[in-house]
Amino acid sequence: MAQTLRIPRSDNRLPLILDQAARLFREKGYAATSMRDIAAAADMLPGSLYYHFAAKEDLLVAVYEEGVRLITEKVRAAIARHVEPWQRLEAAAVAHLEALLKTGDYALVVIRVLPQDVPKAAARLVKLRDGYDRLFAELVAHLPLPPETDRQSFRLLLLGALNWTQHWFREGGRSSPRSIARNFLRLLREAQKA
Amino acid sequence: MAQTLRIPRSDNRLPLILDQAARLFREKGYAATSMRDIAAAADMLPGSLYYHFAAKEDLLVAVYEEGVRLITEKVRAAIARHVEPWQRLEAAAVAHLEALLKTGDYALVVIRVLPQDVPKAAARLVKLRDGYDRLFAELVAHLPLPPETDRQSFRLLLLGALNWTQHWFREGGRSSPRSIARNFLRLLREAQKA
DNA sequence: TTATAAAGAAAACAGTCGTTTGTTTTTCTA
DNA sequence: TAGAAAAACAAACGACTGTTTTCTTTATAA
Repeated sequence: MAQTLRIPRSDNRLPLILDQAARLFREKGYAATSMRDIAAAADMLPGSLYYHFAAKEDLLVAVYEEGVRLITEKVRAAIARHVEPWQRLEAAAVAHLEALLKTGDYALVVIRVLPQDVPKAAARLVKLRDGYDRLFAELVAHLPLPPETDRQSFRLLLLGALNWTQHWFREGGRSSPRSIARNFLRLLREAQKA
Repeated sequence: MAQTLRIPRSDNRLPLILDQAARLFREKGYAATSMRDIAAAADMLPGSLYYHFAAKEDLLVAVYEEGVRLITEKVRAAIARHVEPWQRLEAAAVAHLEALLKTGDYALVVIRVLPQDVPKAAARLVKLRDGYDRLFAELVAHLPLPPETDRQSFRLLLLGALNWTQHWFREGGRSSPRSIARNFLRLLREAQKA
């Protein structure tokens, strides 16, 4: 019965490993996080991690994939609720920022850890990012903007500002991820009304 | 003659050490760059670095200080040439981006290496950054904006977008740092005319 | 209840890390 | 040109790195 093989156990600690890896990669970055750090956080021995992942970089890729999946899911769900292009973009911006700043660690790893930080997995990480980028490019493409507007600059301006919030946003501060995203979009939208 | 003490030699290799450290910190980040990497790049033995710096973190701080000094200098010189607030801000944005993307490694280290990456020196790094941030805050404060505009959001939006360019800008591509900065400012300025 | 495979423990591997210590070379000054 | 200080060499320190190997426990399907 070949189908009985590879059936995971219910007390599998893989989810815990991923959670702790995500937290540590987000807090300290890729290079500064050791396999021993992750193992200790998951209450395991370092070598045991290698039952689940062949190498440190594969563990990061797994976290990265989950992060991209999470952001994409939230953003898709948010834009599906609107039809007007500006409202769709605003919904996407809010969802993007809430995914980064509220959802937890997985999403933040995606914008904190750079592909160049993990040379052996750089290609895989870039591919994952690009898929997500196309989502925003499409939203911007549908905006009713003056014909001379540079839509690529528009997209890079917005996404850059959103992603940079990770460096100054403080939980419990005056402004929420939602209000930040809305403020940014208002500043950009006013300019295009003339 | 106490004044004859502490006179540096003319063939001092300290500048070379700093140059190579800046390059490596920019390329690989703080944690992934070893003292041996830096020593090898400067054609020295690892231990020799400790004649100039007591610890790895002090070497980073030295690079960081030079980076902040460089950006501040360029931006100050650029805004001094204008009096109109929007022109001053545009000049600052262009100078900021050119310092990051053209000047070389020192400036990029300042926005690539996060204070949290160097726990023991985090406080010093934050202090250096804050001094620079005030410069932009002042420029934004003098803009003739509608009274309801959130100037803090405006500043964070612009600076975030500018700093994020490090992740997608490619030397020799179609757009220059100057044109990128101008595009961003145009997108922001149009919105405030209504 | 028992065979089986999944999951992890235990211990070690070779290599690298930041750093220290003692010594030597090099440059400048008196 | 002799002495002193600056700068770098040479070699090692203990701790930590990612990873491998062997062995043991444990849940689950038959």
